[in-house]
Amino acid sequence: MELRAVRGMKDILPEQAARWQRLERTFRELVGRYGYGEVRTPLLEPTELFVREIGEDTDVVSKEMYSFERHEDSLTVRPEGTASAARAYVQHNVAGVEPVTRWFYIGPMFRAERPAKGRYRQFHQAGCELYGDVGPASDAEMIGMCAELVTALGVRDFVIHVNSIGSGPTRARYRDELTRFFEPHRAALSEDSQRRLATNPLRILDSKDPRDRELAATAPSVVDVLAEEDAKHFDGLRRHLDALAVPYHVDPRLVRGLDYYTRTLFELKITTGELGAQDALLGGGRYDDMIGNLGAKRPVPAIGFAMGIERILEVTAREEARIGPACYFAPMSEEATTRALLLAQNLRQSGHWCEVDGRGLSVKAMLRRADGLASRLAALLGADELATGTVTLKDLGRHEQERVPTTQLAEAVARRLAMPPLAAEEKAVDRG
RNA sequence: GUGGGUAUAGCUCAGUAGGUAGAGCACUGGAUUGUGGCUCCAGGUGUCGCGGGUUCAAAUCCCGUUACUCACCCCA
Repeated sequence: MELRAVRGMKDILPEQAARWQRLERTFRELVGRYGYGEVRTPLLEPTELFVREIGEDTDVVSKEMYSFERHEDSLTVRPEGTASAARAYVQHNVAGVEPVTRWFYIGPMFRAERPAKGRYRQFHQAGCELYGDVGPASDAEMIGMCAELVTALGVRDFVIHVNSIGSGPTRARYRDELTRFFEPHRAALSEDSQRRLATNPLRILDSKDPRDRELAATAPSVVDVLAEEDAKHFDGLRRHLDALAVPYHVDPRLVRGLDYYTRTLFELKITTGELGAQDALLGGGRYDDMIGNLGAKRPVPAIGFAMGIERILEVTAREEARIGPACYFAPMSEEATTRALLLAQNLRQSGHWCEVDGRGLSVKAMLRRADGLASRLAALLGADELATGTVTLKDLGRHEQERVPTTQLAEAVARRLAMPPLAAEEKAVDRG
């Protein structure tokens, strides 16, 4: 096999695709109840959009983007959804039409990273963006919605970390303060953190290296340097979360790798360890400066999050009740196959999932297939049935069968489907 | 980008005193001349990742290479 999917990108075959569809349906329904409407933006954006909003010195922009030149333009396959949505929001002057806007998106994102468990080069996110509300009530609502969301998707063991890094000026000041704090101890830091000192000193705070942790523990905390308004915002967030009974954990060391965040940051992590280092199922935060940066007539506060679909699917139950066809046709001759094709076509008009076995195999083999597909019914068509204009309708779920005239097949199928199948234990007894 | 592990049937994997390959699952047939799930019997499938080297002989030893995977970095 010489041609295969490119590194870090996966095929999703029908069996898995069904799980994806269920997840997406749950997501759409749930966020829809909060008023979120879908936005679909292009996969390609001007490279400049991500450089400016995510930040030139971030890992995502400096080494993970799929960018290329086309004529005079530098284009990039989107590495995340927030910047694209914000661009569309500004481009269409949505702020001039309505004061508050709630958008969601679902789709593939691309980052040229080394693949690992829960991390791929093409991965998929479902996310929400809320524009026009400074919070903190909307922040709390969104975080509460995230908890509800992952619970609805079947995630059990998780914890939500929240933090505030202050508004723009506060954040810049804190960053400088951290640099001044760590600089004298440069030699004691890990190699990675020595590099972070120049690129993103906030990152040193959540380093896993024991050398860094010791120093980080004594570093000034963000909460101590928050401006009064920022502190008030964060207090308000916590009060609302408490009132909503959303379980959360204040984590002053929570920082995120994208430059656009202001004030509220949050991350929802799985606590079972099954995703290794990639334990964040979902992450987000407030980005009050982005809309203004993009040239909007006036700044608009915003907050959003993105959920990693692969990661959710990785940690939620794989085994779900299989749904099979309503009726599986097992014809025993060429003539019977022709008849079966026609009968199945009619039955589908009534909305039933039907399949015809045209392989010309034994009845046993065809029934085995029907069972393998978890089909509720099987329609046997042999010489007898053809001669009498009937089919033998076998109820695989109830171990019963009957002869029905082809003219009454639809009614018989509907009647059978309305009857409950035998429970598993009854089947086991029956088998004995 | 750095470091580790793995690569044998469609899938999950066995297979070292080097002697050109096995099991389970799945699939097909039969026991039941037209009846599923359990059971029993039978059957097919492999460039042993790729390239080179050592050897009478390599899935097995050596070198290289590619892919996958895990960890770090970072993030969903």
